[in-house]
Amino acid sequence: MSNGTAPSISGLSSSVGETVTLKGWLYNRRDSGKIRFLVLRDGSGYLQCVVVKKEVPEDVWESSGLLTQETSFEVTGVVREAPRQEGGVELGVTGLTVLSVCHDWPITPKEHGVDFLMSQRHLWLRSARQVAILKVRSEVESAIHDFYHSRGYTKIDSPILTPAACEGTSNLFETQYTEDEKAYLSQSGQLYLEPACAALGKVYCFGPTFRAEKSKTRRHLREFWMVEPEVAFMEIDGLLDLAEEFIKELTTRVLDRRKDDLKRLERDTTKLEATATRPFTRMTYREAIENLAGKGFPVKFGDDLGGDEETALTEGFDTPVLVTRYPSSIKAFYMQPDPADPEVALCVDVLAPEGYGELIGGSQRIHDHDLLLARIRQQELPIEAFQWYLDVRKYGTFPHSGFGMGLERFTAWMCGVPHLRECIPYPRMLYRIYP
RNA sequence: UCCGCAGUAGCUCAAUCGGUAGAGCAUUCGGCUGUUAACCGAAGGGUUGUAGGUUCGAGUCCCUCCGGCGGGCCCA
Repeated sequence: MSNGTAPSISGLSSSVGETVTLKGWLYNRRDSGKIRFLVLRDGSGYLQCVVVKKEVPEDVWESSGLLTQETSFEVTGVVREAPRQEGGVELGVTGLTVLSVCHDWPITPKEHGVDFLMSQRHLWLRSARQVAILKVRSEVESAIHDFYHSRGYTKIDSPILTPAACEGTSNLFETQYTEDEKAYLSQSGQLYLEPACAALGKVYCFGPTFRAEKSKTRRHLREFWMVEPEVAFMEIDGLLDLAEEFIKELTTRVLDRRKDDLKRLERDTTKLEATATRPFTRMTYREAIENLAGKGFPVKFGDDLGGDEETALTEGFDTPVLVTRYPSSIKAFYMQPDPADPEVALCVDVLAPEGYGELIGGSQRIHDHDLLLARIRQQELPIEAFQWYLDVRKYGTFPHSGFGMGLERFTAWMCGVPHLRECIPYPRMLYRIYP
């Protein structure tokens, strides 16, 4: 190739007629006596390489017979059109060198159980489905950065090691910081983002988040990646617009650039197209519990919404649903009460369609110093630990809002994958931290 | 921690009423010049998770422990 880098399968459609040399691994092989079809995998794509006995030297033919699944090899050949192939090209092989024969590859082209695949996660990553998911994930990450940078946000890296108890230590991972001081792994960057938005106006953080909860469901990981914007002077309505615009843009980007991966995942993209183009449904918590009552879910004011309720709420909608103004009693202490309805908080949960559940949770933050102090006392949180957080309200306070979105939940929804564990390279789950 | 499900060949599963543990994939060997999870033939591969019990006889019934899966709680 003219750019001086090694050629890759993904760029081959423009090289028809040229002779190229590629390196990769054998994904699959089909033999038919004097002709062999080798499927080469190089991370960028898949390429059928055709070896015909009469057309190659004896040693090339013999080498091609040694290839087992995942054997690494180098192949040279002429790129030619092959309409039936993915990518529209195949390789007429003229030379082949085995780099390392793979013995006893454990993952066959047939089905496998979850337990087995999870214990082989480092190898499972090589399968076509996992590659497609990880490409979508990476696209989403890149789209997140682009979304905020193009709007003048500054990325703030919030700390991963945090001092004592912010919202209670029961769901925090504890680690020894010094001989006589403990530290905890961060479960949210939000508290650190709030002072930063007073410095920079519009900020966001994006990093790993740790939750030591004993959740054992398809929607939970103990280590996951969360993106959190925080905006000075933004109030609840601006936050709702931001959340909607954000999800729309990420969805559009994935549909636009990861079409092939979604196809491989057999994702029905018509549902995502609605998200990209149509306005999202918005409803208050009070409206939501009425809606649920009509569907046979007796939820009374003050009850939180479980997974079944969330799924029922989004039924009939192709786009995410924004549920706002939950009772303050079931939400975090820092959420601003609604002046028009003081029992509820100015908050939002964004529920994805198709049963994917909560993508985003966010709120307008309490900006009044004394009200926040009262809430901290009411929840019996250690005031000393929150002095710096209260300082945001002490020195030139201002309304501000933000939300958090789980990268894996968003990716799972885009890919139509039922379980979060496939949406992060090395999932950390309850009772499973290998490999 | 609670509720539910299942531990049989390297992997995915089957085994009727309690009566000689089988198949596909993978591996090895053989066949096939356009295959698409290719196909056809053959071979090797088993302490049925673990400890105990019932029985003439247990993969199957009872029970101990272990690890797994799904859900609840919690949240993104």
